[in-house]
Amino acid sequence: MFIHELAQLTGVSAKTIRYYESIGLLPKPERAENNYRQYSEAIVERLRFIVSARSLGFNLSDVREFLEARYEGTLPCKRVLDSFDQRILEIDKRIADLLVLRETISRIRADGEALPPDKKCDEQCVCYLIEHEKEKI
Amino acid sequence: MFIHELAQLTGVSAKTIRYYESIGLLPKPERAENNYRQYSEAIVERLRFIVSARSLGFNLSDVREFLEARYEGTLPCKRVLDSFDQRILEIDKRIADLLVLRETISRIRADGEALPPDKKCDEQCVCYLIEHEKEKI
DNA sequence: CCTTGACATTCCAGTTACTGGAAGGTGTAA
DNA sequence: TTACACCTTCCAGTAACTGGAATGTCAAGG
Repeated sequence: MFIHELAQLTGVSAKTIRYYESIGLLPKPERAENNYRQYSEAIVERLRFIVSARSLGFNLSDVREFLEARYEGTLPCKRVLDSFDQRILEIDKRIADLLVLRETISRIRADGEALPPDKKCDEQCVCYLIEHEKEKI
Repeated sequence: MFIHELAQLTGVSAKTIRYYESIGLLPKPERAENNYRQYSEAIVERLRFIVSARSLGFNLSDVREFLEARYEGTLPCKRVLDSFDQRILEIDKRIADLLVLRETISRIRADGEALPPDKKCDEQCVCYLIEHEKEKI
């Protein structure tokens, strides 16, 4: 199959497929006589795995490790499970940070809302609230 | 004051200060006879504003706009408030996505935990769970 | 036969917000 | 004098692509 078809099957752009090949995440495929890339069905599975792992928030370096575990059998799944634990911790941290951020922004926004709407930037301005944010925490 | 002192006062590295100058977020400072950058007190406020806005999750392009509003008085604070609304929407979206992600990873992790610990990658493996994730949703 | 359009190829550059490092200059203290 | 901590500029790298240029290939339509 052509790169275009592989792209459609997996939802990954042809550009990105070439990029994955260039960094060694995908093997160099056979070439047709006209030098077009020719993919076998097997690559679909590998690429879908990459897509899924990416959608779970793993970066390409993690994905690379998973692929090695998977196709070379060099790493046990335990390693993958550990990555999951790591990811969950990161996610919890990220969510906590975002909630704090949301709270802060909401508060500044509310404070700013209360100001005269056509105010230019001085001590009574939203910009001031942003800058002196730190002192309130 | 020297770049080093400005860095300490604001918590921004000298490298980053030069970077901000290079992209026009900070004005080119005076130079001492030895060509060292010489900053006045005024720059501290501007740089702190940048730090605060960055810590609220705004990117440098947003910050640039805020700075224009602030120092050139060309944009009313309303614009800034609108950015805040936008940010809150983004944050809510991001949190929702992260919660879904957390749920998914937890589930796969639990499923994977139940597998024999020394399993290599085949249909009974975590990698399989990752790949067939999509089908379960 | 020619052209148009949609594919394909490679390679270079840009994105964001810095960071690291090289190669060299300056200032102070022992 | 020499060590050390500053400073300078410039180049390159990060992550994960994406855009675009210049060029090649193939099938269909006029």
